[in-house]
Amino acid sequence: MKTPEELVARFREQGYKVTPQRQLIFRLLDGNTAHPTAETLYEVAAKQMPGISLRTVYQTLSELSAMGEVQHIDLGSGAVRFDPNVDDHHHVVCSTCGVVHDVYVNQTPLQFEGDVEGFAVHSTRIVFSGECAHCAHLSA
Amino acid sequence: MKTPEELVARFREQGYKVTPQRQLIFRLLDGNTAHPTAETLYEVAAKQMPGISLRTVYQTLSELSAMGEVQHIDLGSGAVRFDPNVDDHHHVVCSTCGVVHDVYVNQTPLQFEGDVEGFAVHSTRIVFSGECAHCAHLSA
DNA sequence: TGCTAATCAACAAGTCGTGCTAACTAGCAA
DNA sequence: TTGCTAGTTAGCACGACTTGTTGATTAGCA
Ligand SMILES: [Mn+2]
Ligand SMILES: [Mn+2]
Ligand SMILES: [Zn+2]
Ligand SMILES: [Zn+2]
Repeated sequence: MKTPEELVARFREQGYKVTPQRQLIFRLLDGNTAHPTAETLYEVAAKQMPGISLRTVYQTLSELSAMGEVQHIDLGSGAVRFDPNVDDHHHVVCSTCGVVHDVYVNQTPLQFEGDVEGFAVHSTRIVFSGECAHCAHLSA
Repeated sequence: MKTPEELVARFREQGYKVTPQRQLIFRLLDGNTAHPTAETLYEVAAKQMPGISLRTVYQTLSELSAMGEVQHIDLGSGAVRFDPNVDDHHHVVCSTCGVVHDVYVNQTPLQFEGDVEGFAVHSTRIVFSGECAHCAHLSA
């Protein structure tokens, strides 16, 4: 994702108004590695800006997604998570606490076999599931 | 997944009754590589057994899932898909028509880098997205 | 300053899946 | 064959997540 300042410029270029709500969401996403849901982002936003609506958070996230500034990650466990990291990367998920971390995989274009003659792969998503160090400590 | 005959025995052992509805679902899943949703499975089932309820299809799929006879795959695009193939395998998905095929990946335990000290990986899911041969033909 | 986009509250709706009830059916064990 | 009980069904509701709508108010920006 671009910096909040760059996003402000980008939004103005596109004819979108630069509102305090949008700017707040830019800042909350900047460098955010928590892979938040719209709901959790809204909760954090509401502390700094009581009155902001969940609807607006969803709306702004959709705009950022359409601009390619955030990606949305569906781990199949409830709400979609948003990720300002749009590098080519993958994720590890703790089955116990749900924490999500970025991982970078070497040999990304893997070889595979199957009944997939002529299939053109455009993207690859890998999710590693397991137990994070923190949860391993607690259960030990 | 076990054969329908084996599932009949398995269900009886577990004290589950072997109903025509359950047997039909066993047969429809046997060798099924379509990765159907509960809804699509229901539609096929209803042709052979008008009156079967979607509720029962969901119920039986849950039972099979709990027994480890089918896995459910959430591709993040609508309903969960059910897979009688419980081998360690992955999937390719056509972004255009939504078809899902099995793929087998060598070097399954990939190396990765990231802020994941002490993370114990239990499973890895890979989804390749792109365009299938059929859709490539149509768009050419 | 004024046009218009954006926001808000409030409510609805759509999708996917599950829960519940009440009545009926039927599997299976004795 | 009988009888207990699990299973099925229709019908309705609900919960989570997300988007749509409407109508009033606010405020960005040319
Ligand atoms: Mn990420
Ligand atoms: Mn499969
Ligand atoms: Zn954890
Ligand atoms: Zn296709």
